[in-house]
Amino acid sequence: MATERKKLVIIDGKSVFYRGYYAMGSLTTKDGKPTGGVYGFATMALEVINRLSPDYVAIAWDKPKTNIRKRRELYPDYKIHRKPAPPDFYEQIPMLHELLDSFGWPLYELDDYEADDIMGALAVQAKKANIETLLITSDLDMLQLINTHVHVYALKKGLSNIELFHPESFEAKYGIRVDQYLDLKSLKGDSSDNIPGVPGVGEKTALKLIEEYETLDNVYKNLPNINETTRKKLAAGKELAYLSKQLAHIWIDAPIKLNLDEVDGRHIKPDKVIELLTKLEFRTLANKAKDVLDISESDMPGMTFAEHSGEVVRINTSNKAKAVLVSQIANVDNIFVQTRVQDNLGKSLKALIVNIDAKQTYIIDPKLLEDTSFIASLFSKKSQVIGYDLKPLIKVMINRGIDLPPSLFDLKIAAFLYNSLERDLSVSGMAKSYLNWQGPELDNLDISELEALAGEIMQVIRGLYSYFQIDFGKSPEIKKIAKEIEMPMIPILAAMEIHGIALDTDYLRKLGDQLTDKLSDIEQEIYGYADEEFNINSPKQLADILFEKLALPTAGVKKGKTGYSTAAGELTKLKFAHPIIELIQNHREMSKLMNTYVNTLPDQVDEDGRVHTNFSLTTAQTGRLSSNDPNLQNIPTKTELGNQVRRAFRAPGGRSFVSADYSQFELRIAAFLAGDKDMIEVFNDDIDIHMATAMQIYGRNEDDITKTMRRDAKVINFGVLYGMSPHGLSEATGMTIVMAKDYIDKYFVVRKPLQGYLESLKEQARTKGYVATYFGRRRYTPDVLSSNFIVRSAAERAAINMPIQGTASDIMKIAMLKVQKKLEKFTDTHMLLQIHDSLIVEVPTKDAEQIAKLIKETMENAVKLDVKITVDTAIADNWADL
DNA sequence: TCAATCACG
DNA sequence: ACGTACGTGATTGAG
Repeated sequence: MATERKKLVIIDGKSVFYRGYYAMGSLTTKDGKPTGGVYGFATMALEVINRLSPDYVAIAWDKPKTNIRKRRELYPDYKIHRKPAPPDFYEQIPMLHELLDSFGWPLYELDDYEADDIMGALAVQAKKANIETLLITSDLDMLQLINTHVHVYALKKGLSNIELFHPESFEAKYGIRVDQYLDLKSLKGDSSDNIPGVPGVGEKTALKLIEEYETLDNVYKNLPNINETTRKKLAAGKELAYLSKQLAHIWIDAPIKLNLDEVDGRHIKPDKVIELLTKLEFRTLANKAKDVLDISESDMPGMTFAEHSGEVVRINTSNKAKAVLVSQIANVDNIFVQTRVQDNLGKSLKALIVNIDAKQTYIIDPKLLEDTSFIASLFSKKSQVIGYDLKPLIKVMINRGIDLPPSLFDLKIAAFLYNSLERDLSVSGMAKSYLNWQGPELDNLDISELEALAGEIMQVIRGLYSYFQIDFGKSPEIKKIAKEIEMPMIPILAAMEIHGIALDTDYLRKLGDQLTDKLSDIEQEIYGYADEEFNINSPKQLADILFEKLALPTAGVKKGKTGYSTAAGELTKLKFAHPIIELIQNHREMSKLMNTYVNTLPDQVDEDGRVHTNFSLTTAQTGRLSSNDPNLQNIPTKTELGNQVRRAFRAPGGRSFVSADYSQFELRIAAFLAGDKDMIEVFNDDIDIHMATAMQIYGRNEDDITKTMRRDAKVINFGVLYGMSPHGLSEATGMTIVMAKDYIDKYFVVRKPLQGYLESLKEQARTKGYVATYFGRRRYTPDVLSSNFIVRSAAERAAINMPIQGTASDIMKIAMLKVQKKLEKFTDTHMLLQIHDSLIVEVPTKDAEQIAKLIKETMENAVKLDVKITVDTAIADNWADL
């Protein structure tokens, strides 16, 4: 029985997009976003699914400029008449990317190869795999690729006017065979691509020649038989004819591999498609999509699944399956797991589900979970461990002294790295959006539910893993970050969390008592001025007292949704008006510190006398860590009272803290990323950057720079990393807005390269739809195209800041990995905290000096940059004295 | 659950 | 003209 051949559709992305762009002309959304090109593409995409039902789909894309380089080397005038696309064309590209993402269709582009070449290369490979290929393009050049396995859908005018070419229809139309098409073109040329052909020979003559002599070579062999006028033209244009053949010839050797998993049409996310089409205000298309995609949805075996078909086996202390699992697991590359642990400290393993092949899933019996040597036997080999949120399992392994797996792959972290905007990182959420999962809820299950769904969960875990293997392929850099930075951070963070930091609770309680007294004194004073008792902590009540009862001036005070603001900055503006203001500010500071730290930290101490925070790799959009329960990344430092809180964090007897801080980290990175030679030189020469900036802005010597001038320079140095506005600068410095504007202008005169770099980030956010760190970590930036000024501006500032903050964060993580390696040689030495640009390590006091030096060295050289990186270290037995 | 506030880098 | 610095987490009051 002959099986039907699988179908691969390759779309010439830019050509289809252009078609839509010109056909739909001025189509925009309500708020003026141009959408014509996306509309055209979406229409085509739905047509493709509806009419062709492809098994595989790929998009080939012309990379601008670089791709014609090689052909230009042959012929400098190649495609010289091509005009650059208009700006509202590029504006639509991020939307197209989003659309492709929802269809799950990968986009292929290569330096030095045009879309035809990519399509040619893929089509040839598909043919070898006995797959039928349909090329969709408006470029008739592509006709030369036609053969028994490759057909072309040529787009003519408009969007729905499509002509199918296969060998027979081609011959019927042109009267020559497809393999003669290229030779025909070599003779007649092509004005649109500026392919010369033979001067004086046009369509008619060329066709006659090819009909008669079959091939270009044969035409030239038979020159003597050809009439004189044509013969002369041919003889003169021989070189051009063969050059034309080279130019028009589609290369099939582009370095690109047809990966059937990657182009699998079943990656489509119908919900997302419909959502996006609706968002783009394509109402009719969205409705059409509902019809079209509904049908194909039920047609997606393997991806749409709700029930597990494999076998689930329970492993207990004595059964045979136990021995089978242990012997088999030693020889696999990947171990898939799902776990449940007692608490954040990783003290007890409550459930473990293991899977090493698609057919069979193992539930480990609770009694066996206590058997450390058994657990160790599961993970003792060279296998990668794959699961969702692996840190708790790693903590258990550390606590029980089990050797850690050589590599980890955490699906939650992968999903976040893949697209940090995806806010639903739950197992079910990911399964729904990436696998069309329609089964039961898989998160927050109790242990019996978890075991009941073991098979389904493992199927999802395996599915997600292969999904991310495929999609990471789209950006090798992201894959590298996952493998070399994020996943290796898991055990480091696990160890930091387990170790915790010692807290002197007695000291804190005494501090709390003192503060309570002071606080009630201040309260009474405030009530005196207000002539009544009220809740000072309620902004609403406070605003009533200040602006109604005491009738303080409201001019210049910000208003929120609920009335006048009582934020610290606003209160400062009122300081002159009433003595109550200063009291309220003192009260605020004290009660904040009391409630957030002094009173709560002692409750968060574990039996071991230490606080164990959690570090998250999947929270901060820039790639920073975040800390919670409790947050140990925002322990006070700025005021004396804050310092007293820090004093509560102590190194136990005989031990010390070593701190190591990157100095001016983000500014140095900004200088490096921008390639700003002036700035880099300042850092490389160990000059005070704020002083240098002030001197440059004012054009004065160091002696003539006042304290205020340096302070203002410092404000702008930092502010610029966030896209600070004149208003922001005036708020922070007390300048008028006009002065602030002038000051920023002057700053950018001095820092031209930095300004250019920041501008280029905004540009990239608009054209590519994302910005990235030096290492390639991405943040998608859809809102930079918003028509809402506020939303758009905020997105631009975020786009400016992310590569800088994110690169700093990447480097810090790399440094931590290296520091950890070095520290392994010392006993009882542990990283405790990371606070973005700072690291706190607990060490035996006798080793402190040596370790401090080692850490400094390691952090400064973690990554080789053109700008000097400096780390300051300190040693103390409590956090305040660091 | 949200908004306001404020602690940190 | 728009509002007005990036990234977090915890607490509180109020609906």
